[in-house]
Amino acid sequence: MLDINFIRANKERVEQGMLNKGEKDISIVSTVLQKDEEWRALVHKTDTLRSESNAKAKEIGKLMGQGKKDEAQAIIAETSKAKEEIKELEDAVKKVQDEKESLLLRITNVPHPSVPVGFTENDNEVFATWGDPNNEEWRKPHWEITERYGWVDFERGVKVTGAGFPFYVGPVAQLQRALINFFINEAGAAGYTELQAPFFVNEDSARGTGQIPDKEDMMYVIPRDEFFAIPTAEVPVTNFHRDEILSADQLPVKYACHTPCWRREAGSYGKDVRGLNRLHQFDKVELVKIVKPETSYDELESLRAHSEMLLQKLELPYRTLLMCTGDMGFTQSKKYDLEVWSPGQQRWLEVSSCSNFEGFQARRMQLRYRNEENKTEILHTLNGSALALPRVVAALLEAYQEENGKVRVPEVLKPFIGRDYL
RNA sequence: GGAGAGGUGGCUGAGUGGCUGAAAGCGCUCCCCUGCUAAGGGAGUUUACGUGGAAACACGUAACGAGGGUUCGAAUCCCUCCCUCUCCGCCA
Repeated sequence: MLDINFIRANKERVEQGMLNKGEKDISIVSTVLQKDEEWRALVHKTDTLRSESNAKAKEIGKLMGQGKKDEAQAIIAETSKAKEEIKELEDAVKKVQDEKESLLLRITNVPHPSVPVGFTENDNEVFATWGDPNNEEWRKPHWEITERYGWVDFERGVKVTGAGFPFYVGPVAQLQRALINFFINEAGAAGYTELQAPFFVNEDSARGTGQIPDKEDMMYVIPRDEFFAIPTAEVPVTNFHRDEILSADQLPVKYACHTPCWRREAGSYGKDVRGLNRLHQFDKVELVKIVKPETSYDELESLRAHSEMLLQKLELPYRTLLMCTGDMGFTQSKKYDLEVWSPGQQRWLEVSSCSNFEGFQARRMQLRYRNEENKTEILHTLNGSALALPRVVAALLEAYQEENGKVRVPEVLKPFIGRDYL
């Protein structure tokens, strides 16, 4: 959610931002400003009336105390009329405020000036590439490897739950556990505090990070208890400090959190969902930063660099994309995607997404800090995957396989696995 | 899941219809005093929104778990929900 005062002062910028993100209807910007005018007029009127009515109530109290019942009664007769008027105004204020707020929730975040304007994936900028793709003919896609050894059991996953919920068996289960440990350890070394979070969140949390109202169809719902299964650790971790005022010396706040992630992925099909490419449940280590506004773009760069470093240590070739305006989400102001090279499939797989939300999430969450002038100020939030597991596993199985079919263990994971081959 | 008790400011804790945005204490900030291992004195110390102002700030409104209701007036009375604690049940 944007600051209404910011929209008031930057109407054209907000509208252009929405157009650049591919929104067709920008009239809501004008409408929300109208509603805001209307709302402020109503609030002013209501406050004035309430002020008068409060003064009278006090007067009544005083007279009652002095035992002057008749005089009090006279004023009471007067006030009952004003009371109805206030009630009507309050209802009107509430109505306009709800309208204003729901419009406000539909206005996208404004892209940062450094973000390329464009509407398709072809407009994304290749920000960096690293490593030499090992593209030998004999390399097989990961699903052939896992099938040959029985390392991922999709069929039993279907039997037990449904498509997209596989079992990982033996060496691949062990590999995932090793990766999680490796990622968490690296985050710890970089100053992130490790957090274990709830896997279900309530509606307020889902709204805080922007899954509601924009993307609620992505989440699994537990209706009986009104919970959502988290689509990413971003949701519980960013909401950790919801409705709080942090002190400046706590900042920046940096958390690392490993959780499973659940996504309905309605409408996916074909090669996208083959093997480990796209699942309904997958594990991920997520990094979340809560920072002072003036530092958030530097923090985004270090976040991106951290995720890239993980792929470098795993010696997996990758590229980093700076996402164009139209390929960014509703809530982001700038976003990098990291894509690892899958030599068995001859395609890039997204394994990380590092985003700056500026104050867009923090404003919804009332997440603030006390600045140098002792005033409360909205913080900036960022998050990035470091990293998403199954696709790293997929790329790794394909990149580390040998012609005889054996799969080597990456150097940095040997301490966790204790042998040279899976 | 059943029964009971309770949710007030950074913390402890008063307050059962009006002068309470909230006593008192602790903590914190600033100032004063004092030459001695410390104490004393004074002032300040929630947040959001609105109006005015360049700003400092001033004024107004709202908030005592959340949402509704009663009343001229609610932290205080009524209803619903959420949460915490104690006992019982269940359980890793």
